[in-house]
Amino acid sequence: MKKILVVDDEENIRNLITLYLQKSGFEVIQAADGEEALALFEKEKPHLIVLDLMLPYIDGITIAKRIRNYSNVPILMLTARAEENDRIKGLELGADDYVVKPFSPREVVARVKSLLRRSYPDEQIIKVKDIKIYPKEMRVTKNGKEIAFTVKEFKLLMLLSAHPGKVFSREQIMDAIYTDYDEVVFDRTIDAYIKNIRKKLGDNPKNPEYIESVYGAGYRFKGDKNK
Amino acid sequence: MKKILVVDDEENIRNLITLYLQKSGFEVIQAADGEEALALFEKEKPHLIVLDLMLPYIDGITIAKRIRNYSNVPILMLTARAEENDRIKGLELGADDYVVKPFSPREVVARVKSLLRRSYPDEQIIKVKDIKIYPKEMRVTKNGKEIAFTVKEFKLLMLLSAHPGKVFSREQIMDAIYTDYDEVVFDRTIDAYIKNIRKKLGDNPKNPEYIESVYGAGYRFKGDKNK
DNA sequence: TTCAAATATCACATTTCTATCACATTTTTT
DNA sequence: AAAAAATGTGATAGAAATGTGATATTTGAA
Repeated sequence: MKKILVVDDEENIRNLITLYLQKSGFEVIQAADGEEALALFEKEKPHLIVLDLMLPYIDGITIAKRIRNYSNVPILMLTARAEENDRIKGLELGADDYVVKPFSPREVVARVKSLLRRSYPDEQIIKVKDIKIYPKEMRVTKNGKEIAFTVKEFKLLMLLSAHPGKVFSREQIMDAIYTDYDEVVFDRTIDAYIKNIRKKLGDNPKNPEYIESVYGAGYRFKGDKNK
Repeated sequence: MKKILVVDDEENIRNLITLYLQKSGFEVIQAADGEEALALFEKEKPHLIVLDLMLPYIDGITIAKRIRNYSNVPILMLTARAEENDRIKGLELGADDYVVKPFSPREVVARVKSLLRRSYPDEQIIKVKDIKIYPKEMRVTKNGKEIAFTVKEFKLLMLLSAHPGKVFSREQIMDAIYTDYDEVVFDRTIDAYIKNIRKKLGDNPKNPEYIESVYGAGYRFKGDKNK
């Protein structure tokens, strides 16, 4: 089942939301402030975050931005007044939503469900150009035609395609692909995987349609976050 | 690159962790006991501390608390058993994390990276005049049109543009661009990079729009810090 | 165990970048 | 104004990074 991180400094509100979410079958973890939230997020990797924007020490918007630096997890923001919307809009409000106080726990649960549905469609299919990636089924199609990928190739493709535009170093890629801590792999192995993936996608390194090489830095899935 | 202080009285463990961290591109300094750690911390100002809690003379928790008196540097604690967690919780575990022994060096490296990511969030997009710099994507656009930069050029442009108005000496620039320490580079190499960057940005040294030369001092990105 | 698929490495070709030089030009100093 | 010092810049050798087919090694299923 989906795991949800609830961040609110008021214990009563936190518990209330937690209770209702649990009743709906979610696994819930809690954080009382921003630092704790960031720590728990990294450790537990929840599927969604319910985030109060009024927090002590570090405010909620800042937390949201920091998380956005390395994750696209959907965030449901709890905001005190409508005026805050301007600041919320400063965020890339793609995968997010917000609820204005005072709210009923039921409303929060409803929004959570809606957000989850939106963010994790039965399979969170990644579509780029003419290829589609089906995470749950570990399948990739190009123009509707299936292409067979191995586990490692698939993970690598997932990583890059989920963050178009972002440059990943070989080391970052290794960290993401190899779950085992002690596994030490030669740098260039990544290149070999890239080669295989490109071959399967029919991509040409000289003029890539999907995966670009960034000399001296790593690889990057083609695409622009700033458009 | 990030500097990490490793504190452990056992030389073998210290060296093992150091080795793995260095392999991941970190600069590492070592301390064998608490006194040394505190001294080195003040002197070297590391970005993160890997701290064994079992230390001779002064124990690790005490060290951590002392450091917390005047710094929020993230600390990764190495703890012997789970029971110690109670004492760790006595600390404000905000920006910190811990690993329970026995641990693999890889796990330590992974935690270090995670902590650093949390503690030093990615730089924001830099916008100056008609150019935008995207650190994560290693991309530069001018009027929305992408311009290809090499790693060195990119780093140099990042450095200058992040501090408009500030003059950087060639030496300062070299320190920022070259991670490897024994790399000694000829002064004038910087000039050559400046030349390349200017060319790509369409900048004219005689009447620069972006990078000014400061005779006898270095280079400066045009602009004012106070606005 | 055996075998095939997946994974990891290697070696060599190719591409791209780096660092430097030499000479021109500009700025400062004398 | 001449000399000295600093900067601008095109060219380039060599270093470094990447592309890739072939090969070794591991894994997992039968």
